Amino acid sequence: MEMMVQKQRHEEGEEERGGLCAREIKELDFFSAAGAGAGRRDDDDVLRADGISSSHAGFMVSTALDLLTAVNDGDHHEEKKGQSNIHQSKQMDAAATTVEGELRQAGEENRRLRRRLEELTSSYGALYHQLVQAQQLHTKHQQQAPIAGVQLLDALAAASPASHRRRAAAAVDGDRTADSDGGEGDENVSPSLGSKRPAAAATLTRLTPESGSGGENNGGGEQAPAAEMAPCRKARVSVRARSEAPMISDGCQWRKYGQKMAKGNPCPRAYYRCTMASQCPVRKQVQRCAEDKSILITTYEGTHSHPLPPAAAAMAKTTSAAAAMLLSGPAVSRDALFAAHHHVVAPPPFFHHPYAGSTMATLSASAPFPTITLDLTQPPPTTTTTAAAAMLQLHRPHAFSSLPFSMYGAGGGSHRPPVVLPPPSSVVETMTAAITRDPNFTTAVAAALSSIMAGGGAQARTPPRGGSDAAGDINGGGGADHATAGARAAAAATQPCGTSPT
DNA sequence: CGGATTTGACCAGCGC
DNA sequence: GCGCTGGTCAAATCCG
Repeated sequence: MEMMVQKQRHEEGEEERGGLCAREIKELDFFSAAGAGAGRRDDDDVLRADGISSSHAGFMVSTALDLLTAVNDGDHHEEKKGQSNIHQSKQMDAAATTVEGELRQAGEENRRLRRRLEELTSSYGALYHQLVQAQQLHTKHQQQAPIAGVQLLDALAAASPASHRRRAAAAVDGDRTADSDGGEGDENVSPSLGSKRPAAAATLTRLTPESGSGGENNGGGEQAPAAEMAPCRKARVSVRARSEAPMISDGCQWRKYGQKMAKGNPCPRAYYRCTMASQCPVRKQVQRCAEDKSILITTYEGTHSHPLPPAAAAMAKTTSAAAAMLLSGPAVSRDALFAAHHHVVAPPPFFHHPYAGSTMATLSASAPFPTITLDLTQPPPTTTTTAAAAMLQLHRPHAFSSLPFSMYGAGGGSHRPPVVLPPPSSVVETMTAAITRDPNFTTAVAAALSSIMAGGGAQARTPPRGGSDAAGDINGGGGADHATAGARAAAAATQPCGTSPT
């Protein structure tokens, strides 16, 4: 039945190709290096991109208003030519003084923000360094006691409350728990870890989607943390973005290897694997949201085993950071709680990431795999000020209901409101602002990301031909990075699950 | 003709 | 044990 439907859709698509082929499929290209400076990112760029520019704009507005006032005053005086030139001159001097003062203030504010940014950058660097060290330490431990280490990590990956309790204990007791848990880890080994096929299991030693990419592959030479971190858990990073495009372009090359109808979603789920290297284990799934078909959900899994182009590395770093946050579990949670309770502006590394532009990051361990969702679809909270433009929301998954994580308090069973952290990152602010202002979400996100990417002008890309099929709705994606594939996929057919054709 | 996509089949885990 | 579901494989097909 479904087959028939799909076939029909396909045929419809074929018919459409003649008349509606012009229909644009806007590929959400987060990383197109449209700008000459794409990929470049220095402090100045950061300043321009992450909201300081907007602050500056704010000053400009203010100044302009005053200037206007001054000028108006001047005009007014011109109309009354009877008044003395001396008086006029005095007023203009006063206005000029005011403007000067404000400019000075703006400059000071600018410097202050720069200092703040530098502090944050340096803080991030320190945290990152610690993270790497912890990672190395962990790796060392693993090499010394591989079995226990794996069992511990497997246990950590387990979704059962029991294993999460142990995980919490591990957070408290550190290595001791690792050793002691090793013996009893079997019963709680994550099903997802233990049961997968060898191929899938092979990816377990590296994790984080795209992320890993960050680590070893980032052609830019920037070391990404998540690549080596949390070596044994299989985390996923899901990105939700509103887009009419069949898929978001993330700078990598993908080949579609399967498609399935997932339960509870009329839209098919497409499976892609990275083709930038023959042995690259990275996979991703693309599916439209059942509730809102304009939302595209892309889930990354695995770590690239090859260098990535700068654009892809950027995404990789984002997912890497997100996954790192997810996989670092209790540690981050504690920090989150601490920050939330003490109003400490000490966001997890994720927020410092150039792609920390998601308006919401949701951690979920209730899924088969620990998954973090970067939600680019949710509007920011109604705040006009800086910090709360974006949030990290740590949801308490069902699986954690009895988890004594400190971030949830010691209460155990009772739900508490999610821990919401207002990141100071003005990068986030810039992105969020762009997203909310611009009705064209795709363009807005692209623009914001572009600005974050140091002046690069990302923009929505238009595949050669429009249209997509049942599968195709999400299909084109695989080929989105390949011109031919993209064209073919786009040409496939109708859009049962995509946004309604216009 | 080569490479990418499509799609039915197959496999494994999980719940009942 | 059986059925459902998610994920992957691989032959067939398509397209430049």
